[in-house]
Amino acid sequence: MGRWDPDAGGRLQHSAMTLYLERGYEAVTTAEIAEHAGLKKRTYFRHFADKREVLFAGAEAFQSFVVDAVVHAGTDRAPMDVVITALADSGTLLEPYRDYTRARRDLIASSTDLQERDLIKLASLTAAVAEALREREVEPLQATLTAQAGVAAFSTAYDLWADDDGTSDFGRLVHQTLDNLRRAIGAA
Amino acid sequence: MGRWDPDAGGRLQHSAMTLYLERGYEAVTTAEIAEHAGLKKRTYFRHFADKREVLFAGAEAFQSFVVDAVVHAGTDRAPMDVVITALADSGTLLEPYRDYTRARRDLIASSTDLQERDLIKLASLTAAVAEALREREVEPLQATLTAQAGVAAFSTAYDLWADDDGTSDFGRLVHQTLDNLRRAIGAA
DNA sequence: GCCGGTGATGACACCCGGTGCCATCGACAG
DNA sequence: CTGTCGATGGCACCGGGTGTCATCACCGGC
Repeated sequence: MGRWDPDAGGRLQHSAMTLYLERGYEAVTTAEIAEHAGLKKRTYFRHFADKREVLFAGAEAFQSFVVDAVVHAGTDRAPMDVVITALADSGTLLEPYRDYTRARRDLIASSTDLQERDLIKLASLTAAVAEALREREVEPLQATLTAQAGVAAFSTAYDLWADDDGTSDFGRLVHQTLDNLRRAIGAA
Repeated sequence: MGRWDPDAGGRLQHSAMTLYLERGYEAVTTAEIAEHAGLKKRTYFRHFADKREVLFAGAEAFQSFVVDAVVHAGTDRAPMDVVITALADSGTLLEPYRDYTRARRDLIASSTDLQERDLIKLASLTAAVAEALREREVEPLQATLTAQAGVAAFSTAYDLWADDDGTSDFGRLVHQTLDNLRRAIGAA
């Protein structure tokens, strides 16, 4: 893992995760992460915008996946159905990394800094989904609320999925959580 | 506003808001805020945990108000009704500061750092409301989802309220937004 | 009217996250 | 062999945030 070895970004991600899990997020410095990957602090910040971002590398691709699914869904489907199906199907991106997901989730729970970053990624996803709905001619306020409800169900399902014994299907969990949300909120 | 004048915390809040609005959040340093209030940087950090927190001073009292309303609501009322009424009634704390609220909202929108802090305050409110529901013997998952839906409606109504012409009633807006959320999510 | 305690503030040094700027290195084309 | 280009390093710097100790105003007891 010397200076000119390939995949510097990937090495940094792996080093960061390793050190964060070993000693806790706050106790690790960016210089140490870089050193562990055979690089320097200055180079770390060329690959990731800040100390937290290294844990959220996949967020952009994930969001694109969901937005694409919303944009390209059949025009006859109801907004909420489109959103929840897109989010449920995103499980295909998550399933292969179930164990990693769990460790990452616990790490995030251990630091308010990381929680803040996690929340703004969810907010970004919500805004992007709402925007995609508006492109489908959904009324703006309804688009916002549908996106919020969908992402709330997704987020709660995500936690349930990360916690359980590993036999559950993510997409199914998302749909069930939306049904629970419907019960919680009362009849339309 | 010398060294030993009273209400140092309040002076810091006022100085921060003034300077942030004048020059933008990122362009102001904590040392400048302290100086403007007749204090030193070290003292600023004895009153507020970090550069952002000075804009969220009322959050704790606000959350307590909402949680109390949930805890002390009549035992015969449905969870969602309890939550949305508590949030709608919180408007009495907001109404007197409508203009300030608007300026603060725009300021937060101008900085991702501030957005992150805003989101974690909302998440904290959501968690506290969910916990209050569980004390009312609401089933845990339903408590979480009810709190999420309620706070989502509150948050969206808050934006609508800050944007409009100043004649609308906050509580009414919160209830209407929940109705819209019900329409968005579909029948129970 | 002096005296000691207490809480708020200041002074100072320090660490770390983050950035601007320029030097340097390796690979690769010609 | 050489020139170019992208990735990396070196370095100085800024600002947020903290630990530690000194200093100040105030207040109660005597």
